[in-house]
Amino acid sequence: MAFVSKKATKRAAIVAKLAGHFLASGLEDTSLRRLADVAGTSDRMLLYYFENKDDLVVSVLTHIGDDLALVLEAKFADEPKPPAEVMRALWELVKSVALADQLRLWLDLSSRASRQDPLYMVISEAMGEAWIKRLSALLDVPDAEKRAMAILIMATVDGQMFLFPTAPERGEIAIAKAIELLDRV
Amino acid sequence: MAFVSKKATKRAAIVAKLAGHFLASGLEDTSLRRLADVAGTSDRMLLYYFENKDDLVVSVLTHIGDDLALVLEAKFADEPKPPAEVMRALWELVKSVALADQLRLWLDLSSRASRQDPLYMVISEAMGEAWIKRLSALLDVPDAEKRAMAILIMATVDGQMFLFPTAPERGEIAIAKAIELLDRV
DNA sequence: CTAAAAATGTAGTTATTGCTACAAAAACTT
DNA sequence: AAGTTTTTGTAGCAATAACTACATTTTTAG
Repeated sequence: MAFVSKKATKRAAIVAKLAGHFLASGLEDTSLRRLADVAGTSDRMLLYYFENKDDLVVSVLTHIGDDLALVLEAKFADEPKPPAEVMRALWELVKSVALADQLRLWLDLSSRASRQDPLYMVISEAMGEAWIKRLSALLDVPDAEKRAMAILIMATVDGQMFLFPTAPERGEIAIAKAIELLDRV
Repeated sequence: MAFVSKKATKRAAIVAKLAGHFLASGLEDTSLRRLADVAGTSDRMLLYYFENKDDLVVSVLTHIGDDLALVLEAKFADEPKPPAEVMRALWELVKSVALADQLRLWLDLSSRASRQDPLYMVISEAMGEAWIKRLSALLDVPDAEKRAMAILIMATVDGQMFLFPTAPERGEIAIAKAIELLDRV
């Protein structure tokens, strides 16, 4: 126990407890008092374990990001597949509750990042690149085209959240069309 | 002058002045005092001309939406074109400053709407449907496929903002790929 | 066991928020 | 001109925000 300070342990515990709340509520309704409530502690304590609110938020968000990586790893760890297949799989995932929450949160991040908030620029950039890399690796296309194809698939799928934030599955017909187009290649 | 009350005129003037600020700053940095400053009046006056803040915000946002319609009308009013062409044109538009601002704002709306905020659900829903209708009309494809294709094109293009909120043009390769795919049809 | 250090509670500060009470000025009506 | 209505300024309220001062308890170390 010489290398894992008690403080670090407590931090981790708090972060884990808050992750769910951030996924459910996004970046609003995240006052220190509210978060303290969710984590079963006090605002005073949150600021004892974390430098300030930004520190706390970043910790929770990166934790969520890492978690996502694991989920994808488990779901996707296969040999490369053709684009149409990958899109189909991603669309299924995005419609699942777990990933829908992730996407909603990412939407929040993008919105903040687009306003040049440096904190969220870094986080959303990292999240985006992680996804692109992951999807690229899954695509059975020439190396030179992997990145473009990955972005294309993600934009199309995630874009449904942009267009239909309250019921992304309304974009079903568009995704079907996209898969059909990809299938012809 | 019997039908246009002074109050209505003043409201319109305020809304027009605030539109630019909303486009530039989104839905944050919009305290009544800040907005009053931008509009060259006082918070007291804003609440005199508008019922409450929501009323003011909705007014400004719908004004912006209507404005957008005009811009598109002017830029797009042509005969139907094949999907690849439409996507190319839309991508060009989205990269222009005017429309980039609009999209950024829409991203904010989507983010709020995805959290079930009824105010923003209504607005973003309306904006989305307006766009879909507009694009549908421009597409030279069978009627039954218009909507799906319009959504597909928009999601792909707007999705770049989602994935690369700080520099959407990073998605250039993906759009090129999409156009290439559409061209083969 | 005692002293230092870590952990936590209580209570506040300062700033900002949307909104309001009240009164004075300006404009309009007759 | 007198009275009514519309418009505007001044000042403030009550709620919430992040964060802090200070005291106290709990844990750890020697």
